[in-house]
Amino acid sequence: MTPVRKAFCPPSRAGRPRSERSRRKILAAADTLLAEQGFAGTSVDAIAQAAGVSKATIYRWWPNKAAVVMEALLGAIEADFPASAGADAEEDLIARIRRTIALFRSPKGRILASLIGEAQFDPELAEAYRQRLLGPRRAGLRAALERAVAAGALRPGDLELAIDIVYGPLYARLLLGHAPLDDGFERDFPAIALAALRGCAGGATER
Amino acid sequence: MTPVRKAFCPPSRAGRPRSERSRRKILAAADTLLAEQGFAGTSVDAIAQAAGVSKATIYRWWPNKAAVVMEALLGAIEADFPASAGADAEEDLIARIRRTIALFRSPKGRILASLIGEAQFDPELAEAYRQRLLGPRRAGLRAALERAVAAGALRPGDLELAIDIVYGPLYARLLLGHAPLDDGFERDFPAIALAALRGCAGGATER
Amino acid sequence: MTPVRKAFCPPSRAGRPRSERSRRKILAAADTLLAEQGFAGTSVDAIAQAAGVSKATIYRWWPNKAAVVMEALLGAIEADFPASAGADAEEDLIARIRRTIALFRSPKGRILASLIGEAQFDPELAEAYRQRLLGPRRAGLRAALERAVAAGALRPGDLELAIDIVYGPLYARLLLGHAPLDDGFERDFPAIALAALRGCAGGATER
Amino acid sequence: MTPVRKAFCPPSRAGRPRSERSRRKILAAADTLLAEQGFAGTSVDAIAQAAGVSKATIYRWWPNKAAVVMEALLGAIEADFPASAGADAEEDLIARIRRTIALFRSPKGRILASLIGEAQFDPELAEAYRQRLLGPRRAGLRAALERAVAAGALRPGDLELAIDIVYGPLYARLLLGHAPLDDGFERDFPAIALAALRGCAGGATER
DNA sequence: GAATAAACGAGACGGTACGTCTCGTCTTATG
DNA sequence: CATAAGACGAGACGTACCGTCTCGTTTATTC
Repeated sequence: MTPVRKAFCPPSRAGRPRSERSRRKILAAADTLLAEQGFAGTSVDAIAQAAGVSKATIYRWWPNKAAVVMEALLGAIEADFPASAGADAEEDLIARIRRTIALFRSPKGRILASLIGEAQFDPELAEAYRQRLLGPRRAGLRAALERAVAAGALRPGDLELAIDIVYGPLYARLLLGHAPLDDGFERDFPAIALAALRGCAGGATER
Repeated sequence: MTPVRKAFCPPSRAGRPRSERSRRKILAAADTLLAEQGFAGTSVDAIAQAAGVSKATIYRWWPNKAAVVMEALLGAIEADFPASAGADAEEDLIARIRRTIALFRSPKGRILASLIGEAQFDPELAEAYRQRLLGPRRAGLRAALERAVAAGALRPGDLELAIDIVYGPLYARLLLGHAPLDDGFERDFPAIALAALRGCAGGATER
Repeated sequence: MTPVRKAFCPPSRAGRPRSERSRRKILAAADTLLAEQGFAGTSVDAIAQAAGVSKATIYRWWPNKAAVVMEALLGAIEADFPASAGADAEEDLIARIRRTIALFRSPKGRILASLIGEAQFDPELAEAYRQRLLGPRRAGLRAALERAVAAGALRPGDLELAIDIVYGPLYARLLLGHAPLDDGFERDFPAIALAALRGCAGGATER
Repeated sequence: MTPVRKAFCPPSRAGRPRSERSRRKILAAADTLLAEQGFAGTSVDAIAQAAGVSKATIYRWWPNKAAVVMEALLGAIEADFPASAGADAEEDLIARIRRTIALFRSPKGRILASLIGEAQFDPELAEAYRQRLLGPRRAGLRAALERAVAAGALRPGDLELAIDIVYGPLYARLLLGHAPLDDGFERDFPAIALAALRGCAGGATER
C-alpha cells in the first residue's frame, strides 16, 4: 500500500524545480551569439537578453560566462563518437583524427580555441574542458589505440604520449595558428600520425 | 644664447628622446607583476604605477597590454639558442626539445600559457607570438632536423609537420593540462619524439 | 624671475584636470531626470547615458547616486538668501519661512523628501544635507532671529530650539504628509510660528 | 442545495487556516533583524530564513517589506497610551511629548526613521504609517490639547498646527540629525513647546 | 472517510540597479 | 616634444534584492 515509487524519485526535491526551458533557451542563445560574435563578443547580458532570461538565472547555474559557453558548445559537439562498426582499428584511428581536424576547422573551432584561451585564466573552466570535452575524445582515441595494439598494428607503449602525439599537433595549429588546418592537412596528417605512432609507440618503455 | 644643439647625435630627432630608462622600468615592472599575479591579474595601470611611469608612455610604445607582456617575457627568455657546437644532430634535437620542456615547466610557462590564451582574442598578439617567440624556436628546430636528415638520421619529409609532432605535445600539455610536464616527461619525451620522427618524417610524401 | 603666481594656483595639479563640462552635464542630466522620474526612478546608468558620460566618471566624483542628486539639487536651489535689505526683522523672518514653504511645495519638494529619505540609510548623505542645504538655511534663520531679538521683537532663548519650532512643522508635513502644505498653510503658518516664538523664545532659560 | 454558509463565522473558511505561529515568527524575526541590521540591511529573504518561513508566506500576508517592518514595529510600540488618570491637562501634554522623545531616542527611533525614509518612496507605506502610528499619537495629543483648551490653559486655535509645532521639532531632529535628542532636550523641550503653544494656539483664527 | 481547498516550505524566476573594474584614449602642466 | 599624472568614454562583470511563480506537502473544512 505504501507507495514505493517515492523512494525512487530523487529528482523530486522541495521548491520550484529548475526550468528546463530556461536552461535550453540560455544555451541556445549562447550558441547563436557565439556563432555570430565569437566568444569575446558574447556578453552575459546579451545571452540573458536573447534568451529572455534574467542574468541572475544564468549566474545561478553557471559560475561565469565561460562555463555557459562550454556547455552550449558541448550541446553542439558530440563529445565522442562510437567506433565505426566493423572498421578495422587503423581505419577507426584515422577517422577519429580526421573528425577532430574537421571540428577544429569548423566555426566551432574558433570558439573552442577561445574557450581554451579563457581556460588559461580559469582553472575550473580548464578542468571542465578536460572532463567534458577532452576526456571523452582522448578516451575514444585511447580505446582505438588499444584495439590497434591488440590487432598487432602498433607496438604497446605509453598511450597517453601516443595520444598527445596525435592530438598535440592539432591543438598546436588551432591555438598557435602557425600553420593552417587545411584540406591538405586533413588529408595527409592522419597517415603521418599513424606512421609516427608506429615509430614510437612503446618506444620508451618497450625494450 | 641658444647652446649648440647636439645636432650630431644620430638618434637626434626633434623633441625629447625616448627614455630608455622608462622602457626598462616598464618591462621590469611587467615581469615582476606577471610573476606575482599572472597575466590576468596584471593591469596596465599596475604596471605603470610599479614602473613609476605614465600609462600613456606605455601605450605610446606598445599597442596594448599583451604586447608589453610579450616583450617583457622575451627579455627573460632567449627566443632561440645556437646549436650545441660539436654535438651531433640528434643530440641537438634532444637538447632543444628538453629546453623547451624546461621552459614550459618553469614559472614562465604559466605566463606563456596566459599569453597564448590571450592571443586567442587578439590576432596581433598571436602574430607577435608567432613572429618573435614561436618562429625562432621552430626555425632552430627546423635547422636541427635538416642537419639530422643530412646526416641520414632521419628521412626527409614535411618538416613543418615534423616540428608539430615534436612541439605539439608540449603545447598541448602546457595549455590543456591533461597530463603533467614532469621529470618523467622531460626525461622520456625527447627520445620518443625522435622515434616518432623516424617513423613518420617524410613518410607521407616520400616514396 | 621666479614666477610667483604658481604658489597661488593650488588648483593646478598634475594630470588632466577634471572636466567641468562633464560635471555640468551630469548635474544637468540628473536634474532633468529627477524632475521627470523622481529620485527612485532615476538610475545612475540613466544619468550617465543622458549626460553622455561614463558611469565611472560619475562614481569618480560622487560616492553614490544620492550624492549626485544632492549636488544637482543644490544647483537648482539657493542654499540661502540674503536678508531683504531694509526690511525689519520680523518681515525677514516671515519671508524666510514662506520661501521654505514655497520650496517644499514646489516639485523640488518631493526630491528633497526623497533625499532625506535616502539619508536615513546613508550617514554621509545625511551629513552632506546638513552641511550644504540645511545648515545655510538654519544659519540664515538664526541670524534673522538674532536681529529680531536685538530689535526687542523676541526675547532671547535657545535659538536652535526656536529654529526647530519654525522649521520642524514644515519638514514634518513634507516628510509625513499628514497635512497639506497648501495655500492656507503658506499664508497662515509664518504668523503663527512667530506667535509661538514670542511665547517660547528663551522662555525656558530666561527669567 | 447549498447549505447555509456559516455566514456568521468569518474565520471559518475552507482550506487550511492561516498559521498564527508563522505570523508571529515572521514579526519576531523582523524585529530582531531590524534591531541588528536596520531597515536597509534587513532583506525579506533574511526575514524568511530567520523565521523558518517561506518568502511566499510573507508576501501572502503583507504587500511588501515595509509593511512587515511596520507591523513588527507596531507590535513593539504602543501606538498611543491613555491619558494619565487624574493628571491635569498640562501634565498629560508634557508626558506625551516626553514619551515621544523617549521613543525617538530609543533603538526603535532609528527604525522609525528608516521607515519614514522608505515611506518617501512608497505611498502605501506612508499612508500606513500615518494611519497606524502617527494618527493615534496625534489623536492622543489632540485630545490632550482639547482638554487643556477646555481647562483654559490654552486658547483655542488650529489644533493641527499646534500638534505640528509640538511634534515637528521631534521629527526634524530624528530625521535630520542636526541636533541631538538628548537628556537636555528631553528635559527642556516639553515646557518650551507648551510656552510656544500658549503664544500661538489659536492666534491665527482667534479674534 | 474521502474530497476539496487553501496555506505552507522551498526555492527558482524575471527584472533591475548597483558599484567595480580594466581597457585604451585624452588632456593638462612640466622638463 | 616626451613625460607623469590622471581624468575620460565605453562597456562587461558579478551581486543583491525585490516581488512573483511553481512545485510537492500539510492541515483544515466540507461532503
